[in-house]
Amino acid sequence: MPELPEVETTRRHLAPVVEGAVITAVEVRRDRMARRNERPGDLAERMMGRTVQDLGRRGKFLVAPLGGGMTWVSHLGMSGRLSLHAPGEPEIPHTNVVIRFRARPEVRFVDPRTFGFMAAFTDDELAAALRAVGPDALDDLPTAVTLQGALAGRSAPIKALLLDQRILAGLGNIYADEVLFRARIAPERPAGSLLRDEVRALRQAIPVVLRAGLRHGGTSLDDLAYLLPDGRAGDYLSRLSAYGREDEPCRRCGGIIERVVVRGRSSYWCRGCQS
DNA sequence: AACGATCCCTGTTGGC
DNA sequence: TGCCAACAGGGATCGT
Repeated sequence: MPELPEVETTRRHLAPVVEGAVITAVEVRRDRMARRNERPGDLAERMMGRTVQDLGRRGKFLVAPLGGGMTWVSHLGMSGRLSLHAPGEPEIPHTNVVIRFRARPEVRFVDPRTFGFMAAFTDDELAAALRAVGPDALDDLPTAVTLQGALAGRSAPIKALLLDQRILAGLGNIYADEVLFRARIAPERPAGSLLRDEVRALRQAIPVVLRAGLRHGGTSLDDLAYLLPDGRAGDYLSRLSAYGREDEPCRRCGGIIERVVVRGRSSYWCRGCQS
């Protein structure tokens, strides 16, 4: 699934091509992908002719100012991929949006499950869209004190709050499990029950896990899920300690990794070394 | 306000 | 072997 490391890998791949590029065409093949704009046609209308000033990222959102108070925003959802192609190159199925530029490769948004989206937002709309997006888990990681404040008094399981993008933006189901494993905290622990040292360990684990994912080009689960923009699979999967390892031995204590459903999401953890 | 459940969507998987 | 229900999940939305 595209989480922060996968989105950042995508950003780094696209940035040199799209930055400074003039948009000459926006083709929305599947209206649902443009649902965050009022009308599907708004996306093309608002992007056409503008120049991409910069390709940034906040959490799992790609954010590209286009000048003139307009910003191009992309989210990969759970099966979205952005890739670069020469115009005319054959398209693969579920190519839902294509952005063309003057004298540059085109960007294709392939997303079978359509949980992702592309939008063109005015400044006000952008502010509204990002209101529910907290500080970036890598570039703007809150201090342990700030984090503890956000968790204080909360009865929800810590896993649920790690997935809450308002508190911290960028973690998804896989990296949240990996962070909890590294910090030795059980996913179902009530967030407010974490001791100061546990919050510190949690805070410390976040960049370690995210940077490891980034180094390996992200996590590719299968053919459907995330691939690098050049089509290769990221190899972080083989290095996961918890996620997807039900009934397999814990790499740290040799115990058995268990699966539990937290807030409707699979969570993997080791009872032997996480509490 | 906080929390949990439900829904969206489709390719893959597992059970019968 | 073939079919179909179940499953995967980020985020919006809704009910409690």
